[in-house]
Order: sequence, then C-alpha cells, then structure tokens
Amino acid sequence: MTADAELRLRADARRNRDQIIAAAKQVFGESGPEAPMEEIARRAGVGIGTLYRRFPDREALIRGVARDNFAAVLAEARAAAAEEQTAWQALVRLIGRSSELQLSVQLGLVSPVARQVIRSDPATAEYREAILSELDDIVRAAQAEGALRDDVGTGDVALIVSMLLRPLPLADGESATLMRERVAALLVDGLRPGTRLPGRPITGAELRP
Amino acid sequence: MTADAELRLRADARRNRDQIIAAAKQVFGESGPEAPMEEIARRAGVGIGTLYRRFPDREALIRGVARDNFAAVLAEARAAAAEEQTAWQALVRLIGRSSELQLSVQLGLVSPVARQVIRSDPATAEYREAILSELDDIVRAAQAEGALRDDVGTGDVALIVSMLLRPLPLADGESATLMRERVAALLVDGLRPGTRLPGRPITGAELRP
Amino acid sequence: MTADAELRLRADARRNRDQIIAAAKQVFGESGPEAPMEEIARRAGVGIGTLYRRFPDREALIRGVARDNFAAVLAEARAAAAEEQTAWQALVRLIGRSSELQLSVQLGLVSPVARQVIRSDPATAEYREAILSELDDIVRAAQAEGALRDDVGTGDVALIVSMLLRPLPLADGESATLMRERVAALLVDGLRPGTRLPGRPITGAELRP
Amino acid sequence: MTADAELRLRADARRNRDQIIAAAKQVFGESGPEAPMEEIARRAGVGIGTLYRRFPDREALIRGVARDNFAAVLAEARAAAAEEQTAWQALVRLIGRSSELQLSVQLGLVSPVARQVIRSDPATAEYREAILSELDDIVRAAQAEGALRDDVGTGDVALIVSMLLRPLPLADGESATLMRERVAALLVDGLRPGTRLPGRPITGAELRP
DNA sequence: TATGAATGAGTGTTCATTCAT
DNA sequence: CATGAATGAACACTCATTCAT
Repeated sequence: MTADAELRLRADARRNRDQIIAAAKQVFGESGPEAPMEEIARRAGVGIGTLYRRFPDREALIRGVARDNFAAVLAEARAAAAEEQTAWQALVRLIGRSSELQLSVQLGLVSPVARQVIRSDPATAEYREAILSELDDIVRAAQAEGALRDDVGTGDVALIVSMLLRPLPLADGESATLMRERVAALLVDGLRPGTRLPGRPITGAELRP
Repeated sequence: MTADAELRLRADARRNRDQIIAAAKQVFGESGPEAPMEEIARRAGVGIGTLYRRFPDREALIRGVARDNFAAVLAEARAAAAEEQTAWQALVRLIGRSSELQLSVQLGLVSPVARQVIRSDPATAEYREAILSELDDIVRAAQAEGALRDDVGTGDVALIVSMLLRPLPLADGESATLMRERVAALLVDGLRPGTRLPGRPITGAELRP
Repeated sequence: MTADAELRLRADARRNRDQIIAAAKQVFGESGPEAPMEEIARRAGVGIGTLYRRFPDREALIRGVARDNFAAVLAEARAAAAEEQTAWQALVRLIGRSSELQLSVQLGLVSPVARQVIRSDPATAEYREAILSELDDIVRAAQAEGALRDDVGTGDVALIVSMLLRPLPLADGESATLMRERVAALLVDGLRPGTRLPGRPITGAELRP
Repeated sequence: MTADAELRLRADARRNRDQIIAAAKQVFGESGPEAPMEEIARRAGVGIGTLYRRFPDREALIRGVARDNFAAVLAEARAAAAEEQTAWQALVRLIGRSSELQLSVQLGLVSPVARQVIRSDPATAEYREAILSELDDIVRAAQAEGALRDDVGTGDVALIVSMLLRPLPLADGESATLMRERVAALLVDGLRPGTRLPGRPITGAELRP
C-alpha cells in the first residue's frame, strides 16, 4: 500500500520526493541522521513544508532513506554475485567500499536513532533479510571454493564489513585510502583458511537489530 | 600549573571534580561528547553551575576527560608491556577491550568535536605521543619475536585497534562479546606473518590529528 | 538587497517584523539594548522563535531598529528644515524633543553595545551621514542669518542635542517637561552670538563613531 | 546605629570594607551598578564571600557606595565654597568635572536600579539634602554677585551639572576633553544674566528622587 | 499543493546569592 | 571571620513541527 501510494504521486511530487531522499542521503552521510531538517530541505531545493508533507516526521524520512538505501545495497550485492567469476571475488568486491553500503552501516549499526526506526519498519526488514540471504549464498559458495575459512559465518563477514565501513575521519585523500586498503587487506588475510576462530560461526540471523 | 591548580582544590571541590569527570566519561561513552551538560551534572550528582565552575564550557570538559582518559590508557599500555611474557601477548591484551581505550577511540577518532578540542590541547598531545611511543616499542618487539608480520607499522596496529573498539551497538551481553572476540581473532590472524600487504607500513606519526 | 528582501516579505511576516521593530524601540528606549529578547517578543505579541527568524541575533535586531530610527530622524530633520521659516527656528525645533531623536542618541551615543553594532553597519552609516549633512546645512544657514554664534560647528550642536536628549529619569509629566525646556533654553541662550568659546568648532565629521 | 556598627569593625574587616567600596566605585563607574559582583570582589582583592558578608546583597553595596560618594561630593562642594574667591567661581569649579561628582550623577540620575535603592535610604537622603543646601547657598550668592542670572534656581544648576557629567563615550583623550569644555562653556554662557527663561526657577527640592 | 512563517520546548551558559570549609 | 564552592533561576539561541498563505 505504501508502495502503491508512492507510485500514485504526481510527477512533480514524485520528483520532489526523490530529491528529498537524495539530499537526505547526502546530509545523513555527512552529519548523521540528526541533522537539521531545514538543511535537508534546502539541499533538496524544496521548502521545509514540502519535506514534511512527504515525510511527516524525522522517523518517516529515515525510513524512506533506509528503504531506498537498502534496496540499492541489495542490488549491488546481486550484481557482485552475478558479475564476478568467483564467490570470493564477489566478497572482496563487496568489502571494497561503496557509498551506499557505507550509509547502510551508518543507518543500521552506528546511529542509535536510525537503528531504532529501522528496527520497527517491516519494509526495511524485508530488504535486510534479502541482503543477508544474498550474502549467505556468497559466503557458502566462497567456502565451497575453498577460498574462505569454514569457521566464519555470514554474520562474521557482515560484522567485518561494518567495521571497515565506519567513517574514519583521520587523514584526507590518499592517506585515508591507503589506510583503509591496508586494514581491508589484513582482514581479508584473516579470512583465508588456516587457523581456528574462537566460538562458533555467527549467522546472519544473529545480526537482526 | 594546571596540575598544581587541580591539586590545590578543596576536598569537596576535588570530589566533585572527580565525580564530574567520571560522569562525563560514562555519558560521553553512551551518547558522545555532545550530550546535554545537564545530564552529566545530574549523573555526577551536582548542580549545573558546579559543572560550569569546574569546566567553563564544553571544550574544557572534553579536555579534562581526554586527559584523564589518555593517562589511563597510557598506564594500561605500560602495564601490559611490563606484565606480559611476550610483546605479542601484550599486544593481544591491548587489542582486547578496555573501556578506557574504547573511550579514547571515541574521543580521538570518532567524534569530530572532540577531535578538534584534543588537537589543540598540548597536555593531551603529550599523552598521545607517549602512548604511541609505548605502542611503537611493543610493535617492534613483537616483530623481533617473529610473532608479528614485518610489513605493518604502529599506525596499522593503532588503526586496527580503533576499528575494533568503535562502539558496536548490536547485541547485548554475551553475543556482543562473542562477536568482538571473533573479529579480534580474525584481525589477529591477519597480523601473523605470512602474506604481503599493499603499500608501506603506516607509522604512528601518521596518526596525529 | 536587504531592502528588497524586506519588501518581499509575506503580508503577515511584514506585519510581525514591523511589530517587532516597534516593540524593540519601546523596550530599548526603556531598558536599553540589552533588554531580554523575550520581553521584546512578548511586547510584539509574537513567539521568541519568530523574533529570531526575523533577526537572527541581538545584533541584527539592533541594526534593524537603528536603521528604522535613523531614517525617521532624517525625515524629521528634513521636515524641520523645509517647514520652518528660519534655519534658527528649524534648529530650535530639532533641539526640542522627539522620541525618535532620543532613541538615536541612546543607540548611537549612550549604549556601547549598540554603538559597536551601528559602527559596522554601512546602511546605518549612510543615514548618519545624511543626518549630519542636513544638520550641517541648518547650522550654516543659521549662522548666515546671524542667529547662531559663528564659533560653533555642527559637532557642537549635535553634542548639545545629545546631552539634552539623554533620558532624564527624574520627575514625570509636567515637571520633566519644564526641566527639559529650561535646560534647552539655557543652551539656546548659550548658542546666541556674543561671547567666545574655547578651542575650535567641532565638525560633524568628528562625531563619527 | 549603622555608623556605629561600622566603627566597631576590626581593623582588617574595616580595611576590607574600604577596599570593596573603592573597587565598587571603580567598577560602577566603568560598567554601571549591574556589574558582576565577582568582578568587584576580585578588584577589591577579597573573596566573593567576604563581599557578601559586608554587604548582604547588591542593594546594600550600592547603598554603601552611594553614602561614601555623596559624602565626598558634599566635602568637595564645601571646599569649593570655602576656597574660591567668588560664589560664581565656586560654581564654575563645581561644574568642572570631578569623578566623584560624575559617579553621583550615575548613581542618582542615570541608573534606574541605583536610583531606586538610593531613594529608600535615609542616610543617603541626608547627604543629598546637605549637598543641595550647600549648592543653594552658592547659587544665591552668585546671584547676589550679579554673576548668575536671577531666573535660575538650584535645581536648574543641578540639572545642568548632571547633563554635563553624563559619560560621553565618543572620542578619547583630548577630543573628549575639548568637547566637554566647549559644551560646558556654552552652558556657562547661558547661565550669565541677559535673557529670560521660560517657566519658573526649579528648586533643589524638586530634584528629590 | 508548495511554501515559508510561527511556535515553543530544549539546551548552553552566566551570575546572584547561600553555605560548607 | 575569610574563602571559594554549590546552587539554580534567567536569558540567548536553535530546531522540530504545525499552520496560514
């Protein structure tokens, strides 16, 4: 029904909605999901009233952004699985940064406010399930290839991705890139078969907020 | 002089000051360094005016907390180096969580506000240098032991610690502990000699804010 | 552009802006330009938020009041020059009280805060120049008429006006009026030709803040 | 009784009290009688607690300053009358500035808070009566000398003095001095016999707050 | 429907005054 | 008695949200 409602929007309203979501993604990425609503409206080029007509409060806006963002991440995961030669390569590609994935981590893991909102949104939950299920397939396949150690679960992988993607406000430019690449390489090294991890694999299911 | 000034505080003022720092550590840890000042005052059991007499503005409070916290981390690092059998074990002990270290990461890396304040505080800067120098010794010793791969620098290690210690608001209790332990183990595995990392080792000096 | 911006205000916003300026004039006149903002908002019949939307801080409000007030004083000076038979009469009329002129003195001479704000506002500066230039004409004309001693300059006259108009919180009603009239008369007597003043005439230019 | 109480103070307490009054005179002169109490305590070199022990609240401090100040002005007036050759010269000397007299004007005429306090203090009232009575004598004598126009009363003179002594924050140094001298000269010119003033003389009695 | 104006609750900070040391 | 610590009320300013145009 919500989806239907969105489809029925007039063209200009639709355009406004899209611009608001895009602006909110930017602003949430920069300043987190507690950023002033007016800043988002300004960035979207609409009045604050228009923003509130489309999203009656901050929660609704976070919900809208989260849905859009999770859908994008799902698409990326599917593309990686479909286009890469091996599951391991798909995994490495995913661990490599994408700004949508980074925003997902912000919304779903870092910001308490956003977590709370997302937790109670069935639509977002569905996307999350789909993403985790896709990741699950990739993880199993990579293990079948012998490229990924057997004692990690989808949850372990997701956790690692989430740690890597947290914003790292240290150096700028190349330096930051170098740092991130090296930490990623260290983690990837750790994911290779060879040693034993403590405990049991963490499943994707355990990551539900 | 500041230290002297602090020592000369009347007994009750001293007690209040300590309670305020303690409360601020808690609250900053939970809600970050932009948390309401009144919340901190309440938690410390003092009036808002008392807080402001001791720390004339938020910056001063952040500075006070950072100094106290960095001093504690330095002590922990020295204790680990002194008490563990090998440098590698000292390193692993450090990578294992400590709430003081976690707060350091919050203040020094995650929060832009706190970073800005710390950056311009010479006292905190001294502690940071001392901590990095201590870590430097440990890293070199562990490499001499053959326990740590040669192509990582102090900066790489510090980065990894900082990633691990970023708050992970997922599950509570055992589950969170398990997750953290496993990610730590993956990273530790990655730190073992065996493969090559891209780029060059990152030094501690590169982490200066 | 500012003027344009003001013209473009929606009717209700315009009305509120005017009420705020009017209230601020009152309150500034009574309690000076450090009076509580809430008092001004209450007097204007608007919420505090509305006041701050229109004038983002106290400085902006002072600036708004000063412009409005200086414009009114300029109009009064021109009217006096145009409507009175002689320049001397115009001068006497100006020296006689006007509440706008009194507020100008408050803002431009008495209150250090307001002086500081006005000093850095080009729009107000223009009004001040225009007022002084108008006064200059009147002073010269009155001297040409032989009605005003030659050894005073525009600055002397402005100073005298400013002294006369400083709030005199002594008696109320008739009594205050009588007092002011007599002091004005004494000063006017002093302005008549006859004796010599020490020093040189003070020019209007010397009164720039 | 109050006076008695003051006399009985221990030497050190007496010294503190005097320093506080002196500091308050300075600070009131600079920032008006609403200046922070701590500033006064600091300037006096005592703790804020000591200030409050001596003067239980701001009113009491203002009262203390006003008594001290009015006493000093009375002494100055008597000295002028006694030491100058003619009453007119005594008058001119009084109109010339004295910082005590200036403070009196601040307290008794300009600041609403101080006025309110002084109004209800009998001790200050007595001083004021004495000052006005002294001034009365001078004015009458100057009129008898033929040096002062007959149609002004003590109140007129006091008003003029109060206008002249209001702080004039315009220029600094020489310029300010020049301005003040010229305005004083204009007023003195106005006080010479020659023309008629409107209304009737204002008596000193009419100046009671 | 889009806009941006109005509102007021929330938070930072200052300072007069009281009170423990 | 002197000191300076503690308190909380007061005020500036911001921002989420509602509502008139």
